[in-house]
This record gives sequence, C-alpha cells and structure tokens, in this order.
Amino acid sequence: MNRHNISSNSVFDTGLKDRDVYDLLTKIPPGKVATYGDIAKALGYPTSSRAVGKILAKNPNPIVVPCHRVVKSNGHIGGYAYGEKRKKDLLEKEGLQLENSLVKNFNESRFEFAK
DNA sequence: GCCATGGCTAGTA
DNA sequence: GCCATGGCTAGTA
Repeated sequence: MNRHNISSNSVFDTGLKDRDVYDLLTKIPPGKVATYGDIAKALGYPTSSRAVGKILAKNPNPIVVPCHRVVKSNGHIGGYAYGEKRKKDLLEKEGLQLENSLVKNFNESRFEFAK
C-alpha cells in the first residue's frame, strides 16, 4: 500500500477486485454452485482461481455473500471460514445432494454466469 | 513465501 | 492425495 493506492481495491489496481467477486457471488441462487475458476473467468481473470479463494477467505459478510456456494472444479466442496461441516450443512439445506464432501450431479448443479 | 486451486495418478473396493 | 503453478501480500530495505 502506498499513497497512490488508498486500498488494495483501489481503482488504480490492475488485479481482481474483492468487490467484484462479492457482487458476482450474490447472483448464485440457492441450490446452485460455481467454482473458484468460474468466478475468476467471469471477471476476466481466467487463471486467478486461487486468488478468488483468498478473497473469499476474508469472508466479508456471510449473510449476504454466499461464499459457501463456491466449490472446487472437481466437485469437492472446498474450504470454508467456519469449517467444512458448516458449508455442507448450508449446501444441503439449500437442496444440494452431497456424498461425503462431493457434490452429486455436479454438472446439473452449476450456475452459469451470463456472458 | 504462502494458499478456501486444479487436475492427474496411484491404489483401494 | 500429491505437486506444479499463479497471483497476492507481508515485511524488508
């Protein structure tokens, strides 16, 4: 951080913006999931899946931003700030079928972002 | 240097 | 389950 950047999300930043990630997440309806890579791609950073994970780890507001609807590309549910158990419970409550930590019918459960 | 990834492989059931 | 990779960021100079 320096005098040219008021924050890491400054308009002078060239990278992925936290705000854009959070905004996009609010579009995923209950019962659907997206992958870290999907989010990155939809925002124009096709190789930034790990950066998305780090942004979600900062977990701004779990009430309005459904971080729990973001999973790994192989269907594993991935991590969660409040523990994987909690993530599973939330996803199941929303109607997703899980087998251990894997999303059943993964393809059918994926949300497609508008292009 | 880290890591809430991803994808490929070995090894079990 | 392992490891290669990308991209962020803490922390030094």
